[in-house]
Amino acid sequence: MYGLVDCNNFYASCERVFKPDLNGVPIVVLSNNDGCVIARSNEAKTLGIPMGEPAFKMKELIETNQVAVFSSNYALYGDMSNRVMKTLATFVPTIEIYSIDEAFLNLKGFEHIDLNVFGRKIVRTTSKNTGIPVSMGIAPTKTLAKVANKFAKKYKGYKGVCVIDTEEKRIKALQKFDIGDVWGVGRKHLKTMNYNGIYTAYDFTQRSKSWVRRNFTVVGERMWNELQGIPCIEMDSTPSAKKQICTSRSFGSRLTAFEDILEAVSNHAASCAAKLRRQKSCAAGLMVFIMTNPFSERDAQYVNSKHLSISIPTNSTAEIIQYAKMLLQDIYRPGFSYKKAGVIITEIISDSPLQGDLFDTVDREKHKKLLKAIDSLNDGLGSNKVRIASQGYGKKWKLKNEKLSPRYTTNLSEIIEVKAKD
DNA sequence: TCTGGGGTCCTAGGACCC
DNA sequence: TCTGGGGTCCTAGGACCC
Repeated sequence: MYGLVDCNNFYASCERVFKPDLNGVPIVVLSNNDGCVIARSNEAKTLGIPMGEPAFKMKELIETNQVAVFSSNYALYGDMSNRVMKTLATFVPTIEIYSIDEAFLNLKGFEHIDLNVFGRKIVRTTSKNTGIPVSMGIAPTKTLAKVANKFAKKYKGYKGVCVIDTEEKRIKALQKFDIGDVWGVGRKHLKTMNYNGIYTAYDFTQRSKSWVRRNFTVVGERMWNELQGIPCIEMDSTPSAKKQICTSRSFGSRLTAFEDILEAVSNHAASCAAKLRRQKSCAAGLMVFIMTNPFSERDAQYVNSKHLSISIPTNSTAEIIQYAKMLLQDIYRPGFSYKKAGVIITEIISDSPLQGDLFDTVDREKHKKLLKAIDSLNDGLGSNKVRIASQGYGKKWKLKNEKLSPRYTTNLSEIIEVKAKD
């Protein structure tokens, strides 16, 4: 059996932990740049605020309903996530951290105990230890555990835990479950399903395997099996190194000058390099892209990207910035009002052993020491305290985040400030 | 005025090999 | 008139996830 524990309204709940006066108050959390809604408390959902709604379209709704609005605070959410995961890990030998607010628990060997009771203990303890409310679904496959989790969240009677452990419960659950809510069914597949008369997860399981394979490839076939109770998706408890690393941001305001965009791209490149070093990898290829605002109807549109292969793979901030700059020079066109830029590391290899080059002119050992020093300084002082000159001061491209809460759990000065207020 | 960011997996088709 | 068979690797694009 598998368990899926999912935090309820995670980002909104994180904000609420440190502001208990917001209990019962609708909360929304906005995306980077205070763009659109990415998390809502139950109260905000009841108000009918949709996921992904642009903030500027909700101004009135927010004011009339006294909605508490937050900019996203990933330092806080990341730390709260760690606390939740650590608590979960005390209950079972293996967990798979699936996302910032979700984890699968391997319940193999727990079949002889009452899983409902066990699940409730996990839910209760996690909420008590972290302040974050969670729900749990338990079933013979991961996909069914996801289904069960949604039931646990939706109906209060379950007390946070729903178990699918008999054929009868499985069929009943699938009959009441929209096919579009199944893990692995997106917008496009939903359309095809509906077109073929499939509306519930149960309808889907009644189709033949070959029909599913033909229309939805192996991905659909796996899903079909999983819904029947045949596990196809195993636990993956050891996070593997990333195959692709990307840093991209919309600018706080529109940019036109090459120098301003270069500053943003340099910072994105530096961030990619730091991520590479953290996972002990090097880049063998990178890509830079820039784009104008696709929502604007009056501005001329321009989107471009360019890729480059690196002959001697590197994770040096200075080198990666140099490459990124070359690419940006290639794709930048004056006269456009740019909205967003990004750097993507596309070919990632391990940093040791590294294939050298006879004609290499860089003293890599010396470079390595420098990077190590920079990383340790920045770890202690905050990211980007020590940086390459081309990263600049970030005045123009920096994000908008006007409603940012303090980093209650990770920033010492803010912790002291909060304590003093208390 | 104003619309996020970061990933994975799969398939088809082209280029190439013997 | 008629022109093989079997394979790999790479890339772009599409679908999905949170």
